[in-house]
Amino acid sequence: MKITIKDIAKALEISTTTVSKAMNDYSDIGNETKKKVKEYAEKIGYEPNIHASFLRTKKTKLIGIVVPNLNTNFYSELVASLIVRITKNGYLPIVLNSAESEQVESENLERLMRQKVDGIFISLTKETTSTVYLTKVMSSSSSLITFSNTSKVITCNKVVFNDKAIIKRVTEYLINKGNSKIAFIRKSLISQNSINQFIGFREAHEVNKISIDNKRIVVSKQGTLSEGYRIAKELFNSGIQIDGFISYNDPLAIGAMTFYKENGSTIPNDIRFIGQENSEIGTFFTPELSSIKQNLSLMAEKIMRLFLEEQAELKQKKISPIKREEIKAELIERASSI
Amino acid sequence: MKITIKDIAKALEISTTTVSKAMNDYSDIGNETKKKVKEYAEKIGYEPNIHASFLRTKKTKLIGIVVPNLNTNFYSELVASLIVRITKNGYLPIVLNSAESEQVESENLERLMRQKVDGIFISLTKETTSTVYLTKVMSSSSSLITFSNTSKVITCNKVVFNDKAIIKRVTEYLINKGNSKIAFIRKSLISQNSINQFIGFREAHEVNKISIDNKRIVVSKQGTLSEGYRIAKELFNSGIQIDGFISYNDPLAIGAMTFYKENGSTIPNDIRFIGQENSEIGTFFTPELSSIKQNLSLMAEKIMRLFLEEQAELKQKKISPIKREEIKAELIERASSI
DNA sequence: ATTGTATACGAAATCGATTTAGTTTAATGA
DNA sequence: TCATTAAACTAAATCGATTTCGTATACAAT
Repeated sequence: MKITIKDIAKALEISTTTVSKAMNDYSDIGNETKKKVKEYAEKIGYEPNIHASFLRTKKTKLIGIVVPNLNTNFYSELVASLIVRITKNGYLPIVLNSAESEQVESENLERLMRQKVDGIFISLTKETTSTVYLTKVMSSSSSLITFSNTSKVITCNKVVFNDKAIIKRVTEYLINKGNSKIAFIRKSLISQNSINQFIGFREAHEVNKISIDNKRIVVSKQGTLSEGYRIAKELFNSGIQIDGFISYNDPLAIGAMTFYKENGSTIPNDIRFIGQENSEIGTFFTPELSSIKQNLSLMAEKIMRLFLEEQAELKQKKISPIKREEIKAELIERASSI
Repeated sequence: MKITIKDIAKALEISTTTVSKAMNDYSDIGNETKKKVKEYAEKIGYEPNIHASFLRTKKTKLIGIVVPNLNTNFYSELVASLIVRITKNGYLPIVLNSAESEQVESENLERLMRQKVDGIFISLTKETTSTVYLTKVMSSSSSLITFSNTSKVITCNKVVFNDKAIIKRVTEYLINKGNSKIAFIRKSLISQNSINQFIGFREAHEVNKISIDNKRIVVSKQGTLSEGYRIAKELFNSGIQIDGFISYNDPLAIGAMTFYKENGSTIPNDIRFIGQENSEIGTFFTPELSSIKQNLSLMAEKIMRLFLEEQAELKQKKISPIKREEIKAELIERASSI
């Protein structure tokens, strides 16, 4: 048996209008009536039907999350963090995975718009170039927040890490230790995230008047241990010398480190290694891996806050300005780069 | 501007009833009219409003997924696999994470019931003992499918791995290689999943008339590399000898293997190791780790198929019988157990 | 006595579909 | 010829809320 406002209205001998207004704290309902209605609703376990109220309010209390690859530590942890905040605030998350495909990503956005979610939180795939779907979302009723990997071209709400600054800082950190042949393993040539990191890498070299050899810049799709190992092997076999190594995650760095260790390099003396994502695996190898730590929980927090602010402004019919938040990542220094 | 059936009705000079029926292929609408309506709907980009149709059909086209811990390889991959199938079939997934807390899990179920999702796919936390919320779901309008870690007590749709059989087989495999002091690292004492595995472990011993020393049975909450290392260290320091090692995931096995290697054991001669989940990390260590591989994609497929069958039966007002599917896991034999 | 003004409530329209219970028209059969 | 039936369509009710507009009452001000 489902309970509706009619049941409450009948029992309390008032109109459904009054019940609805009382539940939503309208000012033209007396305090006593409000109390009576709420208490009775609570007592009989009334829950408003979200789908019915959508017809008038246009609010679904649903938020879409779209990530490029759910099956990674980075995104599964970030999504988990988002889910907590979304549910705490009375919303429900529809989670979609783009599997690094721009095609799937655009389908996901269409699905979410069709569902009329109140908000869409999206991190773009590493191959996404078009912004037509993001623009569609912006002209729809769902408010859009892009995070982690966003697009430079589009003007919308963004929550990102300080990709350029942190990589610049970390690169200079290696340069200051005397390294000048630093390998840089990036995720993609297209994604803004990766581009920003590379700019940081380049600026650090420019500031210190060191030239970059493009042979030491490698794009890795998989980002796995064995891929790291393979990349190191290829650099080595091609006679490309390196004395530093920065990658976009930890497994790549560990894979590469393993190869160099096997081939007689001592670490960090011969080569310094720095990974990203600060995963457990990095602390388990010898030497322990230095890594860039991104505060995912903080990112989730900022995304949610931004969304809630926008909803509040929307309610007051304000036009909410576009916002951009940057979160500082930090280097966790360990034996692999000391 | 949103497009409704009214717009189509007006343009085609027919009633909204006809439009609705044409779109839903009612038999009392002529083929020509159906074609006209569908073509025009397509042309102007009409999408039926799900929330409005919910009021009559009671279908939301929403499926809830509840997992004990999204931030693991196992569940993030399984969820990703489920998402693909859910969206392919015109549904949308609401993903919730219980963070191994029975309390959070019950809240998640309540949220999903409030949202009136068409189905709930849930894997229980390792501490879940109560089935009251599952029973609530079963008497609600959402159809329930439990998977991976389910409950013995409740009678509902289940899709599980052959936990008992595979562990029995693997244990006997070690016993046949001459091992009789096998350590077994389990996730929990409560979860059905873990209990079944342990029963398999015990049966293998009973069949071969080997006694089990409880000191070699360890419960590990974290399931991390360092936890595996620590467990091995504690066994070693307590003077508890082992010649075999089976754990509920790969990091534990690798952590332990690392400790024993450091302390002079040769593997697999002195100790044979077998993990679970067949993750990449296992193939990167020396010796490579044997592991039990669960076909997550197949599990996702079976869950979805079970759900769709139940929906079809529901539509024909049949009462659908409770079903149980068991998926065979397999041992991937590598150097650590040869 | 009349007007004005809060305060508290309710009737009815509305959101966008689905579904019930007819109605119309044409074809068929006795 | 008249009743019957099938095919194709529609008016209106309905789902469960919200919201607009209006009304009744009490009280104060003029």
